[in-house]
Amino acid sequence: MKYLKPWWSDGGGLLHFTILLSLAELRLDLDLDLDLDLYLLFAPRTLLGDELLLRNGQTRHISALSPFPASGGWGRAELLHPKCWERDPAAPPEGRLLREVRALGVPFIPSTRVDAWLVHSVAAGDADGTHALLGATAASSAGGVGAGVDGVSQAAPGGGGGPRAVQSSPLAAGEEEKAPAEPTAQVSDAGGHASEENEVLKGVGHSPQHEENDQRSSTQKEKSLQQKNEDETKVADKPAWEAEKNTESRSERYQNGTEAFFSLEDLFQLLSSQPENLLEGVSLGDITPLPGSINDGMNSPTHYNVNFSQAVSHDVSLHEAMLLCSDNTFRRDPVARTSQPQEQILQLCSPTTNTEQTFPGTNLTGFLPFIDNQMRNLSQDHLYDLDINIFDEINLMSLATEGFDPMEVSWLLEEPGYDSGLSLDSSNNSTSVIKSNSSHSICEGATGSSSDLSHHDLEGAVGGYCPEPSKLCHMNDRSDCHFHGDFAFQYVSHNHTYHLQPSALESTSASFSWPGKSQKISRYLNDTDRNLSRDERRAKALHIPFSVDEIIRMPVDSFNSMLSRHYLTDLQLSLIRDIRRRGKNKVAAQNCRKRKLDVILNLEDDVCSLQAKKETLKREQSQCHKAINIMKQKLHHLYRDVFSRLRDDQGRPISPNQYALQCTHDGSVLIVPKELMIPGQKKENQKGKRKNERKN
DNA sequence: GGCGTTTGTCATATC
DNA sequence: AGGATATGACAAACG
Repeated sequence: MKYLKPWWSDGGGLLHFTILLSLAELRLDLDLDLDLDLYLLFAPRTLLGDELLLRNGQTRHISALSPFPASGGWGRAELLHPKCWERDPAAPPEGRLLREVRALGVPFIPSTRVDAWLVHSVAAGDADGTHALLGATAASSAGGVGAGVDGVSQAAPGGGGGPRAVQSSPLAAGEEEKAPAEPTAQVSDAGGHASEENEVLKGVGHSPQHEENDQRSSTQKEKSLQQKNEDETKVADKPAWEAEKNTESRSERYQNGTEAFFSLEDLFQLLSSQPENLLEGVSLGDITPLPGSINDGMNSPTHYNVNFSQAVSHDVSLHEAMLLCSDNTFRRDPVARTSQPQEQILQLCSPTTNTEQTFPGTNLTGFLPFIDNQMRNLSQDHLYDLDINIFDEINLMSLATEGFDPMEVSWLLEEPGYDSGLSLDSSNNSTSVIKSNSSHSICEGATGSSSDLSHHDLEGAVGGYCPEPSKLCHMNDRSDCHFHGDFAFQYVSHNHTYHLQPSALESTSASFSWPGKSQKISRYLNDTDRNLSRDERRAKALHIPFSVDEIIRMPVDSFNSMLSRHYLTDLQLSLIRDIRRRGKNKVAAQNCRKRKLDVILNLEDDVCSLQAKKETLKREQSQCHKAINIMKQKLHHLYRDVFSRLRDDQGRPISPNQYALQCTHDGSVLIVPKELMIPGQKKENQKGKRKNERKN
């Protein structure tokens, strides 16, 4: 996240960032709300106070914008919203948004972003605006984008009939190295210029023959573009502010006509020039998916330096990615979801024959093979960067959907003692949730049709609750398991929260081959899983996007805000709360026992000390008694001595039996006859007398 | 296999 | 009143 994190710190941003990082995550499916959030994140500040009409008929008041400095400068989100504006009867046909964007002189955005966005667009491609937008994007890709920026920029201002950007695009010359392709797919062109259409089709269609030409020409261009790509790559690695500077400078260069590469502005030019043509009448079905027929300008790594490895190697938390994507997945309208063309999924799931490394293509729908190729070309070393938890999840879910023995599959969730749902009465909840969220549920995936499964897989795979690519493999083409591995590359280099031991990687990697059933089962009993606590395994199984430690140790406020910030299913929420409750209670129990032990130890210490004190006091008492006795003895002797020296008036000795010594208050001593003594004094004298006698 | 200890968990009390 | 924490009780794991 070196590059984007400062700006993409919120959920929507991270989602898109996830997209950026995961060009291969075709399953990403942006939600309008997220789109809107993203739009708001980067919206021009001049839009403050405006009302944005959403596809669901609701309106969103733009009351606050992101502090993002380059307001309007990253108009990727704006790309999505012309559709919204277009539907706003109160909005100008062209949409103020576009005008705003143009007025701001939209700077370039890194190609990776555009690519990612396009990838998203294709993957999303719902029956509504996104789909239409996809068409627009495809048209852009085919003509303006695929042909080059210059052509786009020239065509846009004129605003003719049809994608003029495509028509006049010199880009074709600049980018034809990858563009040449069979016109197998056509974008509706209101202009209807045949020659221009051919130009367009060059960008749209793609054939193996042309791919060879593409490769040859692209290799020539690659060198010249390499430097530019490196620059762009550096941009992606630089801090945000530096990247922004870089971007702006590129924008200037572009405006000066010294740079000929695709930018967001190209798309905008196309969109603004012929929004009706671009946004309407073009559906996914209109564009024949051709292997490698992705728009050159958009996804070709040689042209726009969309280094796939780098694109997915940002240090982004997989949890974030999963979670955010999950958010998106669950926010989507199930109806729209189910209405998505299944062709996309089939394209995704079908084996790709194009293995060339240049990933040529001009059709957006061709990005699938592109990604497939990219993934295939990734070094096997990347396997060791894969998050094995993902594969564990994949395998688990795959097993679950394959109809394996529930005892083998569900041990994670139903292992003895797993009462997460029980304690909070979430077990039923979970089930209901799963059933209700049919679009994303694993359960439904297990019972639904293969196409549905594919669909769901495609959409939900990114989310924390999504089925896994392996399921795609099993459901649609079991023999095409290489796709499983390829797809798994989406997680390459994602910084996963769950850190696993190298030994686990081996077992995970081994899961690619899907060995025998017994091995699968034993896989779940590997050391890695054994080392995980139950809650950790459960969290992993449910794609909880937080670590157990986080869940437990996070302060209450942070925990609640975290839950509110992320869209989680009831099952996930229940598990998270259970994990937190158990974790807290576990710690509390430990502390309690520690305290109890401390109390016991303290009590033992107290007993010991008290016993010692008692002995000491006893000794002291004994010593005191001895001292007292000695004093009494001495007093007695003194008494006797005093009396022995006393004489009466006739000189006769005074008998102590008849007289006693009595001290007065003034300190004088009197010899008092015992008969005259106060009763109390008399008794005391008698007692002392007896004691002395006894001792004597 | 019995026994004691440790630990996790739940139910309940307490704060 | 409701949530967090503390604690008794129980069971499982382990030596």
